Amino acid sequence: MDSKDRQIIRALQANGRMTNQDLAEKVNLSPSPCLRRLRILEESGAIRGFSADVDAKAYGLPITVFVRIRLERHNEEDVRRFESRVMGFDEVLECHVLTGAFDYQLRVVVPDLDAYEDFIRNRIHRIGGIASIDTTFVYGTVKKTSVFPAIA
Amino acid sequence: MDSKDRQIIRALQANGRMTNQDLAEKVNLSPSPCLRRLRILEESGAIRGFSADVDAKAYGLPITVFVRIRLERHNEEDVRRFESRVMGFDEVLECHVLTGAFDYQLRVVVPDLDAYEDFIRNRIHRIGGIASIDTTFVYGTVKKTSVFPAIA
DNA sequence: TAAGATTTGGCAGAACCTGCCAACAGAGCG
DNA sequence: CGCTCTGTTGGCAGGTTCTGCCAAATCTTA
Repeated sequence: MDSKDRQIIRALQANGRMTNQDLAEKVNLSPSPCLRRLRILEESGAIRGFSADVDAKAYGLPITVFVRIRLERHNEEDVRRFESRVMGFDEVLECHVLTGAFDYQLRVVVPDLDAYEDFIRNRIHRIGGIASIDTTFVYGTVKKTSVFPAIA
Repeated sequence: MDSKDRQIIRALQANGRMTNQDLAEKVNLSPSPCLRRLRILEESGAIRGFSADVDAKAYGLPITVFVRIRLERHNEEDVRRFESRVMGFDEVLECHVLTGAFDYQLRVVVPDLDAYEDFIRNRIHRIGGIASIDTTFVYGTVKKTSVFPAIA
């Protein structure tokens, strides 16, 4: 991973459908080595994939929620049970393990408040072993970018 | 936005570099109308763009932090000042406006703890008007997907 | 300085995209 | 029921892009 690779990554974070020719021009390479570097970045896992960035409201999911959760017990079985259940919930787009007062933060998208209540009551609480839940709704978004900062 | 458009969106969230031919086959259309729908979704803003999903650690940014911030005052000028400054910080990938005890949640990526301290002291606090900051480090990630849930 | 290893650039065949036009399907109306 | 109008679909051809290969160039190391 050299500075050329990071240039390629940042260009593809800004525009993931850029053609290899444009990408090559942007990073001052010819198409062949540029494509080879891209394939290596994909195969090594540095680039996990490409995806469309979609307006959740336009799609029909106007409500985004950050849900912070603390478990009652942290033994291996309860943790694995919680995590494998959460992975299966389609409305959970992200689930991070945290330092601090809560164990997890989930990013959840739902079509309306009823769906959110249903999610908490019939999916999260039914996992069992939940000590507490903190719900924070997203009002608006000031900034959202996929492009990493340049580094030395 | 009909069910076909949502199929297209979900397919491109799962694989943003899928060729139009594969996409057309996946949603049971021929390439022409499929490409036209895609262009309309882009022009209408439903699809904001495409981007590479990159492993932050492999890139050289192993530390991800959620920072929750409360402002001292919420008059138009202070809010605009805060938001425009935050938009200019490259290490801030997301900034959401929240309900609840804090006003904002930022997702920040940095190469090490020194860089994080520098970010808080020399960028955030220097904005002025910050009432409180709550820092939560991300230990690990259980789930991260770009694909929205299917809706009726 | 020379040998070895890695990376680069260019080329040709295959795949893909793009913009156009004709054909089809569905809603509304006499 | 049949007609028209509107919106959507499918197919085609020229232009662009990708892909896999080989030779040339660059960078290390001794």
